[in-house]
Formats: sequence, C-alpha cells, structure tokens
Amino acid sequence: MQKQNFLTKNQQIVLDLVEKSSQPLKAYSILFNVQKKGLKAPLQVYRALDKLVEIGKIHKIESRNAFVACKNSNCVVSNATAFSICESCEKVTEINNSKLSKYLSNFEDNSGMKYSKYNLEFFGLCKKCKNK
Amino acid sequence: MQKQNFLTKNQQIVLDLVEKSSQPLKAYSILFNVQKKGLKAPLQVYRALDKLVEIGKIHKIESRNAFVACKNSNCVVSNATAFSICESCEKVTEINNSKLSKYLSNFEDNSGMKYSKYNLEFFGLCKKCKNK
DNA sequence: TAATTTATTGTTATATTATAACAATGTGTA
DNA sequence: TACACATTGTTATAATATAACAATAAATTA
Repeated sequence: MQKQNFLTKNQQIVLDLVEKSSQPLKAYSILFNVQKKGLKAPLQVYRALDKLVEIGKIHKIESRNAFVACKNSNCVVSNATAFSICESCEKVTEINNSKLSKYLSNFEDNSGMKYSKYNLEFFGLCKKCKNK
Repeated sequence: MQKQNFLTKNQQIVLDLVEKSSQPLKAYSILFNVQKKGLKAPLQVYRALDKLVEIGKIHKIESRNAFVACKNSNCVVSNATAFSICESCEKVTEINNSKLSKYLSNFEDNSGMKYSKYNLEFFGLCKKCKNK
C-alpha cells in the first residue's frame, strides 16, 4: 500500500471547515462543527488534523493551540511557517515573505545542528487594534 | 502597593528547579518535584510559571508545552526568543545570535502591524542524533 | 480472485495541560 | 490603623490530547 496521496472523508471534512474559517479554529470547536457530518469523537478530528498538518494543508498556531489553513497555494510541506498574531483581537495572518523565509531556511549557528524546519510567531497589535 | 520586583517563595522554588534542569520541564513534572516544598496544587505552579515567564526568567517552549530557564544573564523581558529543538532526543537550546535577533526585531512587512514580540522554534537533528 | 498486508476508522476510556472561583493571608501605602 | 491590592491555598472543573483495541476498507501480491 503506497502512501496516501488524497484526502480521506474525515480529512476533507475537517479541511473544508478550516478553509472556510478566516481565523484559527480550536480542535474542539472543529469537533463541534463537524458532528453533524458524523465525526463524533475528538480522536477523529485530531487524526485528521495530524495528517493535514503533516502534508502542509493546515498549520498549527502553537501559542494558541489552534489551526489555520495554509494560504500559500504552493504549500506542499509545512517546514517553514511564520505568523503574525494580534494580542488584542487574536487575528492571525500567515506571513509570506520570501526574504524572511530565505533568511530563516538558511540560518546556521555553531551548534552543529541542521535545521529542517522552523516556526515563527510574531506578536503585536494589528492596524485596527492599534488605532483604538 | 508597587509592582513586585522580587520573587515570592513559590516563584523562587519553581525557578530554582527549572534552572537546575538542563532541559525543559513540563508543568506537572515541576509540580511533582516541588510537592515536598509545599506546592501542592497545579495552580500554584502555573501562577509561578506565569510570573516567571512575564519577567523573562523562564521561557515557554510552545511546541512542547515545557519551560526552560533563560540562559541570557541580561534577559529582562522575554520579547525575543529563539530555540533549537532536536526532534529525536528533544534537546532544546536557546539560540543567542545577535544578527538573528536584530533581523527579527526589526522585521516589518506590509501588514501595518507593529511587532513587539516574537518566538522562533527551529527543528532538526542535533549533532549527536545526526551521527546515529 | 483470494489471501495478505497495511492504513484508516470508530469507540471508549483516560491522560495531560490549564483555568475559574473564592475565601484567606500577607504586604505596602495613606 | 485602615485601606487597597497582590499573592496564596484550595477545590473543582475546563480544555487539550492520546492510548488501546476491535472493526473496516483499500492496496498489493500470489
């Protein structure tokens, strides 16, 4: 059996929901929203999320325990992610800046460690909240 | 009452433990280890951790839900943190690279957002694990 | 096609991480 | 001393995530 290159029913249901949302969704909020589609247990959601993260269709916002769809149409693997997070309204935006990603992907220090992946989260106030 | 500029007993107990550890500690592992010192409930640990993170004495490794002592003696506020994490042995090291921190602290994009804080986590294999 | 293998599913239970609420105590300031 | 307010201790519970295992489905190969 070769590695699955399509989405299963549960994965598709979860992905559809996350893609429809403009903001990160929490696992149990996803669960609540897909119960009418037959996903009744947390594990069904977590398993779908795990796979979707693995193949890069969604990202986990670690500091928020929440999930967003990847906005880069070319996103195949999620080995380089950067987000901005508004600490007031919690709006999260994926940062798509080639200079930044190039800089971080090529980053090396004297630890002898080879970095294959990174996740960066910026915090601050978004335009709207700044002007309040 | 002015803002506290010293550590309370509970905070000091938790900090001592985290500083002694060479690796990140989980909250409930901290709890287990400080029970003989009188901290019996999770909240006592979480409250101490919250304050210690706030004043920059320790950092939270978000992707691991674990806490490490800040290794920069000059660390006052923890608004700029970067770590390397070995995905095999889970060794975590705080990255202290002024070029990197300068680059990220000055990072701006066209979102109109002012970034006051960031957290970066690199993943890969450490020297030891790479050679296995 | 049948047998084999492997991935995925459904399900129950439980582990892990974190916070709400509130009374009691301590500490700085007026 | 009286007050304001931060911190503490405590119980209960919320929120996040995984273990274990039987059942089902899909790909492989004989």
